[in-house]
Amino acid sequence: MAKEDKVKKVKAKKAKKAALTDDLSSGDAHLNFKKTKSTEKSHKATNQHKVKSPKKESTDFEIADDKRFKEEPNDGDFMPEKKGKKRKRKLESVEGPSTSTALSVPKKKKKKASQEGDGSSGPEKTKKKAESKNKKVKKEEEEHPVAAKKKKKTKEEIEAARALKIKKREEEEQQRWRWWEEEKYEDGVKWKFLEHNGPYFPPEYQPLPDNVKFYYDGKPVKLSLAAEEVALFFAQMLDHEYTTKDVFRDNFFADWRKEMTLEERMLITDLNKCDFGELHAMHREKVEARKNMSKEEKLLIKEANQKILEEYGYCMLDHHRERIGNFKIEPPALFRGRGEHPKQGMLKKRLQPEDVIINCSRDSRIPVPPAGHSWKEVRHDNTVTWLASWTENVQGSCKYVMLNANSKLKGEKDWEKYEVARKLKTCVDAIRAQYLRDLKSKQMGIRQRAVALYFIDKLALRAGNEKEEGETADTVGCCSLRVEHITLHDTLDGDNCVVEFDFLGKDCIRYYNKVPVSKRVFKNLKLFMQNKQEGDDLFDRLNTALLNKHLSSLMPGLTAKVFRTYNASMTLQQQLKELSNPSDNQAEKLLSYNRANRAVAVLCNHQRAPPKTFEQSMANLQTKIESRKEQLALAKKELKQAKKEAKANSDNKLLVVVEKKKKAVQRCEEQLLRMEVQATDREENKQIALSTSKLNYLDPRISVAWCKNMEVPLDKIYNKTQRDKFAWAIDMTELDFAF
DNA sequence: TCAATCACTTAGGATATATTTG
DNA sequence: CAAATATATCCTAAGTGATTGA
Repeated sequence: MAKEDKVKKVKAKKAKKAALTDDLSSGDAHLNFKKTKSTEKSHKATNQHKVKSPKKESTDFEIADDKRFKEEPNDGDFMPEKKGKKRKRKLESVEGPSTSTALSVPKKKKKKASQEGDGSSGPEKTKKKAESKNKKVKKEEEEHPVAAKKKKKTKEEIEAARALKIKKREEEEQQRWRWWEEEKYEDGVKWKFLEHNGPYFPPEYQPLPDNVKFYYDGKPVKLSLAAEEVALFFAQMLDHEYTTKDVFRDNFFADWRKEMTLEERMLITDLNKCDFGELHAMHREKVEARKNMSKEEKLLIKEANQKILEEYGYCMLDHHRERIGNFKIEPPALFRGRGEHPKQGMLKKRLQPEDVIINCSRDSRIPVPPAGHSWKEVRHDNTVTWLASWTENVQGSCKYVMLNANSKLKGEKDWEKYEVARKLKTCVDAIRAQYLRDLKSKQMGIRQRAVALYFIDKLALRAGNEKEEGETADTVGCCSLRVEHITLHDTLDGDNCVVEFDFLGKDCIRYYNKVPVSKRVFKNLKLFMQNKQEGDDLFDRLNTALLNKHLSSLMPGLTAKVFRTYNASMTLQQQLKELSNPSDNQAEKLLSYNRANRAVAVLCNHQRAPPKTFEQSMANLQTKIESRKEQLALAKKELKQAKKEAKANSDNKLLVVVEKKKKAVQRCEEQLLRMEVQATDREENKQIALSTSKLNYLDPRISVAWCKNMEVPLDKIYNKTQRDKFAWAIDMTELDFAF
């Protein structure tokens, strides 16, 4: 659906022609931010969910110490700025009277400060923690024999298996590196020792069997190995929509021809005359055969993969064995950019060890390159976290081999991220007050900054870095919004001052939303749009660097993305409080959790393509519900009948029958209810992806504390991977944690 | 002095695996 | 037991934001 509303290709490069003669009549009534904010959050016009809008925040923090926010941003020196961004930057860097204190705190130190002295972290927790864990172990040991005794043989086995699993889990837990209890390295050092085996390279290309032929213009052509490999890439994708797109086809064809020999290039000049049918069929057969493999074959493959994982999937980092995230070198393929990507279909080339830079300790076993090869470089930089890197040929960007999310390096960073967001909580009121004031600034740049910040805070928009034109799909974030991305409505659906957003954001996911805003914001937007045309930047005096510079002066570590984290986690916390009830049963609690999670996903616009089978499976469920309803009706009727009979002659047997029927009705009702809940849950989730927010925006400690308070087992909320990733939070979070 | 580069987080789709259902 | 469905994992693209170097 995102595709339909193609944003028009605008090549008229950011011609900044703002005629900026804003006259500052400061007449608007002062707005109450809180009131506006909380209720309007996340009203997507497209998908209306049952989720209640987030509750009003009770953010009553008083920022006592901070004079900065009290000062009126007194820039009498306003002058219309006519030129482009560069000029503006200069002007504004002269500006602020107030940045020094905040900025003088060196960044690296701040991290420590933010993590210490916080109620829920710190080493004192350690002992308590260990105790409680021991208790847990004991308990489980006690419970299991009892449970096993009760059941019969097969059940016994199941029990045994489960016990084993639990034991394994405990064992794992025992040897987990509890890095969060250790001192942190300072000044950008990421590790002291790093050893690994280098990345794993994909297998060489296997040429086609002789009976599978490529045809050009009806005639079989034996391709050179290189050309054949690339042809197969295309053939394999023939079922995909990509191969119908002109851009994809053209890019592919151009790059394919580069791989051809001279003769091949002479011969093959038209993609439409190429017949990949046999290659495609072969590929399909392979896929099919793979599916139909016997258990043994599958096991064999699994074991082989396991071996690769053992050898290449781990590294030693400061005496601990850590899992590597992406230890496999990306195999060659046709580039699949998202949306209308100008480079889709280009050939992503096969990498050689000669392309790869290795990073590891000087005193470690240096990884051995594949036979007959050598590394591009081996370096020993312990201020970065990557183990290997290479430059990818399609976009020219760097790619890295890094650790898994459950590693110390990633976990620590994640923790830090949430601590920064929590810190924002203590000054968000002041910051909001300031940007509301800045809405009236005499300087255009400051006004634009204020409006952008208003969007970022209220709507959780991304910062919106500039992108190089023609290199990527045309997507935008807040600072890069163009005038065609918003429409202003004086009134709409009974609301005043409504801004209609319609643009493609990250990954070409459409953002569509109608948002009532304050009068002053509305007026400013009108002003920003004056004398501009399609293709012009809405915020022509603003970019992310400027915005972030300002933010970091308000609070060390503050950047635009922190607002997303902050608002996401706050929303979860509020929603959980609002929706869940300790007296609910577990299913209801989980539904509440999912809804709270969903509110965040809606806020952050985390979408997914509706599953291909969605309509079908929904219909199936619906028919199941219908038939269950009939069953219920029948059961009820029978119950009535039985009752009647029982009344007529009070036979004990008949009473038993009545009870039975009653039970049947009850069971039926429960099942029906469950299915109906499932149906709504699924419907609400149709195009919403919960996982992204869960993984990246929601402070896990909120969820952990909620589970503890609600007595919901944590694994109902987090699967194994997620529990590993959030081990630090699971370990340190107490019942009373508040974000 | 800012565009390019670098390092790292965030993102959705594809694919594999597990579970449920018929 | 197979098919359908749900869930987990893999994969790599696409962002953010700090730093760098021409």
